[in-house]
Amino acid sequence: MKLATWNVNGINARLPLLLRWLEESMPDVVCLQELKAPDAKFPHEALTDAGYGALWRGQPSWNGVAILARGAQPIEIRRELPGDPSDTEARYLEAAVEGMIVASIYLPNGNPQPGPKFDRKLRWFERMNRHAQSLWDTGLPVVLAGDWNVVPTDDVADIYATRSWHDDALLQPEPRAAWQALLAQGWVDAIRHLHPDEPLYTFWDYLRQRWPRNAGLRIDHLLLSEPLAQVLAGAGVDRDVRGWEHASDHAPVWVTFD
DNA sequence: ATGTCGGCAAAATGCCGA
Repeated sequence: MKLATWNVNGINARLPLLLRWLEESMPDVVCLQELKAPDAKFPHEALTDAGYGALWRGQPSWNGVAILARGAQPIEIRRELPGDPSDTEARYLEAAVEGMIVASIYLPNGNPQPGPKFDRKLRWFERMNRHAQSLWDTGLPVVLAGDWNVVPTDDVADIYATRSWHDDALLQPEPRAAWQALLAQGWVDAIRHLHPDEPLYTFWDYLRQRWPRNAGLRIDHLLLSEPLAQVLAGAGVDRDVRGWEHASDHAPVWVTFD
């Protein structure tokens, strides 16, 4: 069983690469973020032809999340993060699939900080953590997967040696504290659990030759509840996908379970 | 400030968000 998450940065712009990656990587379950497409423009048929059932929540221009399953149809649990009816952005989708509860998450970026967008990021994170606790308390196998827009530490394992991002919303103490509070609920950060010290970046900005210089950040994360942590077998980043022509600025991140 | 993307309104160039 292989489960992956990928911020595709435009599912229609990225469709040929998505199909190629699905064929080569053969994930059983996939969480996608940044569809940048309204519901009506989700490439449902192409994914059906590729053998994947899909559940999606789009919106014009920005955001958008989806959950795919090879040879199966994810069953929707919810398409909104509880706690704020005024939040209409497509950033959360939760489904039952392959005996698990799987959430596809696109946490607000929060730049510039300080400011209202940063405040909104922190509030969204608090809502996420409240809901995560309720999921944890079920005792069920749960995966929280997505673009969390937080670099957990300044260690070279999480971000290249630089001060360029010092004032960025992705590195601030508040979202990092929220991330630590989430981990304190018991969730296992799959990549870091299996690769404690290895630099495993998931995002390289399009600007300033960040990919050729391997100037990356680790911001796409897979969190596992206890039953899945018990059967965690492998975790990694499909780095080469970032080097493909016309790539997303994020690479797919995956876990395997026994 | 700058650099690069994708989507979109509007009418091919410019803006927003990242």
